[in-house]
Amino acid sequence: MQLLLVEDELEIQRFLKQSLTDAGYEVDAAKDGRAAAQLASGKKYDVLIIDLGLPDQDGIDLILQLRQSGVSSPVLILSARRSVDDRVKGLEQGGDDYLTKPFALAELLARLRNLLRRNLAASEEASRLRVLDLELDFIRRRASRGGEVLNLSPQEFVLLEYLCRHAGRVVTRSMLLSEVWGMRIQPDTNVVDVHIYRLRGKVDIEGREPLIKTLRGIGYVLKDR
Amino acid sequence: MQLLLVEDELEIQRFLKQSLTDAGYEVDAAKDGRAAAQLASGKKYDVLIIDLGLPDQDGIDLILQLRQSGVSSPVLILSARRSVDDRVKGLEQGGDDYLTKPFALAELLARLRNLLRRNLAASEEASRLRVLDLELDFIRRRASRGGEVLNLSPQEFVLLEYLCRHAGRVVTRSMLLSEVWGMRIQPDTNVVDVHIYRLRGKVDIEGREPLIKTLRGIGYVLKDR
DNA sequence: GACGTAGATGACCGAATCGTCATCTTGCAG
DNA sequence: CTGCAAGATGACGATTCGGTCATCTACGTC
Repeated sequence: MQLLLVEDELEIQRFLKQSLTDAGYEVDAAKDGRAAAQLASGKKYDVLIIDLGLPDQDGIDLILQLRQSGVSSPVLILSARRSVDDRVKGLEQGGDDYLTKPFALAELLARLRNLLRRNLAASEEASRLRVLDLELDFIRRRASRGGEVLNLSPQEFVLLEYLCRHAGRVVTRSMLLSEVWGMRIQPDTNVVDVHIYRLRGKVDIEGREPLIKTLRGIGYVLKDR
Repeated sequence: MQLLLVEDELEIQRFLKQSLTDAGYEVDAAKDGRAAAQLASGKKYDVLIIDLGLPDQDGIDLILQLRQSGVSSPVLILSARRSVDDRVKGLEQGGDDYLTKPFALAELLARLRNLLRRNLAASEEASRLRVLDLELDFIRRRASRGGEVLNLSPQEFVLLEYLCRHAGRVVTRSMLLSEVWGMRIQPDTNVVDVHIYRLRGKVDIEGREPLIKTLRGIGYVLKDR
């Protein structure tokens, strides 16, 4: 894990760098805003620790500047300023967590792990979707049921995605035609029926509980419980 | 934004619920672990606020239990326990932030906004990738250059994805064959050349700077600066 | 500057995809 | 029970995709 530590007091910097390295992070340290900006533009850090009291500029400004230039990694703010105002300001202006000095190393480490974990969890979540034993992986464009990979055509995947995102709710033909097929005007067609049929052939294979239910005269529902 | 508040002291619960509602959240409140678990199984909350001192069970246990049953939303822990040990434990066991009582409402709100923002940011990031003026959207499986949508075939998208993920670095034919085409053994083929050619026809259109560079005898690079 | 080879290009073809249509099945109203 | 309409199903054909191959171009070496 790449970590950037921005702290001007060399004594503290050295101590933190050592502790963080011991904890398994690869740490780069900077002692002012300029150096930090330099380092951050060079490679992508997984998390930044920024002390607010820097010699050359305010830590908040540094954060804003980094955000401006496309750095989106989580930032943990270290600060001697304990007032609620300062804390709120820090969190509002791009910080992701705020720890006041003096602090316990254990807490810093716990909060770091947290920022990283949550970040990872959120990314994971965005790229996957599960409904019962169905699982869609949007990055790989693959779907599986009960662990078994389904061999879906691109269109079938899109259809199943739509059904999953609306699992448990009724989905009408015209919803599907406009959302999945992008048809504003809807000529007389049975594409939906046909694709549902084909999808069923792959998803609701024999032996398994059928997930795609028909609501006669209304549309379809994907079971979600 | 859906929020679940778990707090047993009714006075505080009422106050918080009101404040949070005023702040624009849709708040459901529970006064013990059982009620909280019930509510959480019913719908998906964007964030949970959990007080540790509950009458029927420890808040940490509640969090673990929720995580067990698939709740992955961020959790902000409220607690009167101020010791470092307690804080570390809370953050380790599934909490995403830890605020000790008494606290300022402003700070609670700031930390809430933060949890939500970061969650969103991380999801966004996972589903998109940008290299110069190229942009890939993995959810929609669409690529665009300079805002203009590129009409790529599925395979071309995968190839471009691989190039983007390795932008600025050399990519050899055999890397592509094994990673994109899944060929362990590599017979005499020029699929790569042909697909690069086709991709260029769509990405490096006339008037724009060519992004896909050839390194004779080595492979290809996608320009990233 | 000539040559050899890596890479570019264009033609071609089989397979997969995706829509239409005709026909069969089935749920449901009367 | 009967008949109708919604939906299921199977077959067909146009289109796209994704690969091979033969040929052309041009880079780099000598």
